[in-house]
Amino acid sequence: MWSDWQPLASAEPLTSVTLAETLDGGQAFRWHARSDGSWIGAWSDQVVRLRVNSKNQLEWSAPAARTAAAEAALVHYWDSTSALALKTDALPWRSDPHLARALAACPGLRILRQPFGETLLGFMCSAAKQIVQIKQMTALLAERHGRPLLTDPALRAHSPFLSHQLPTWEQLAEVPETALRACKLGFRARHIHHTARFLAERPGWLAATEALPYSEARARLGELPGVGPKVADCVLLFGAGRLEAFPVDVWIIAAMARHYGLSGWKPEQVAHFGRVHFGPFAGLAQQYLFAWERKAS
DNA sequence: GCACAGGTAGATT
DNA sequence: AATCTACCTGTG
Repeated sequence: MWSDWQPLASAEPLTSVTLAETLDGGQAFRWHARSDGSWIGAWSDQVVRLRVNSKNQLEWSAPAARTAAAEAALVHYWDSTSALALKTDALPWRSDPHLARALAACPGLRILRQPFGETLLGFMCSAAKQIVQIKQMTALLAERHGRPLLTDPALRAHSPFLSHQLPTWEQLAEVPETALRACKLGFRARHIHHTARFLAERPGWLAATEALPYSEARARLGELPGVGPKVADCVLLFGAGRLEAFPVDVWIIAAMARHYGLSGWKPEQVAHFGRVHFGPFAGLAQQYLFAWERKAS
């Protein structure tokens, strides 16, 4: 059974559009829309349902047996206590009309605080893939190589995608590359396999990397096979709360060319421009610009 | 049938 | 150092 719906303490108001963009806009890959307008998703060993009520409050519900733990985990995951609105307000929207427009289109958009290792796995799957397909890959990885998550059949009926947790890197190190390929990973299977072996030989490497200053952490993530500048920035932004990271993908390249006159700029040049122009919360700006650009096309 | 996708690595200028 | 390609595979 699920716990009753209740508002999340200290969460800022938002619309259902913003909720959808936050959960399914490319920063997380384990959220699924339900026909009643709510969302169900998982991270670590948590499963939670979310929805927006008529007063624009975020409401949550979790499996009844573990409600207290779920609430604490959700407060962290949602980054409820960090007053994201203040950071959004600190972006240079007053002097940047396009940014102002992107902010207005999706008020309350958040950067989630996902587990570092899971974020790394998700974005290693993301190379040249669309969100739907990345969700499919992570669902298969979880189902075949992760620990059981929703064991109660009545709960499991709510989402066929969340029967298991994502595998840990420790678990992935024991999975043959062929088995990874069977999860529709394609050429990404080789990278993930080698990264898992790399991490298995270096206990504590991932946690130590997460704790480093931004630029050092970014460089160190780049040592992993299959991790370049874009994936490293996504992992730091969405999996380590480093809001100064400014991931540059094809959408952001297009957005920055169109609205900031950066036609012909290389990804690393655009990333540098973004960090300088948008400041310490550049990654938050990136998420708004990304949402705008995807909607516009 | 075939181009293309929310990148990266390795080869080739 | 900058630029081009192959890499898997589902989708249109």
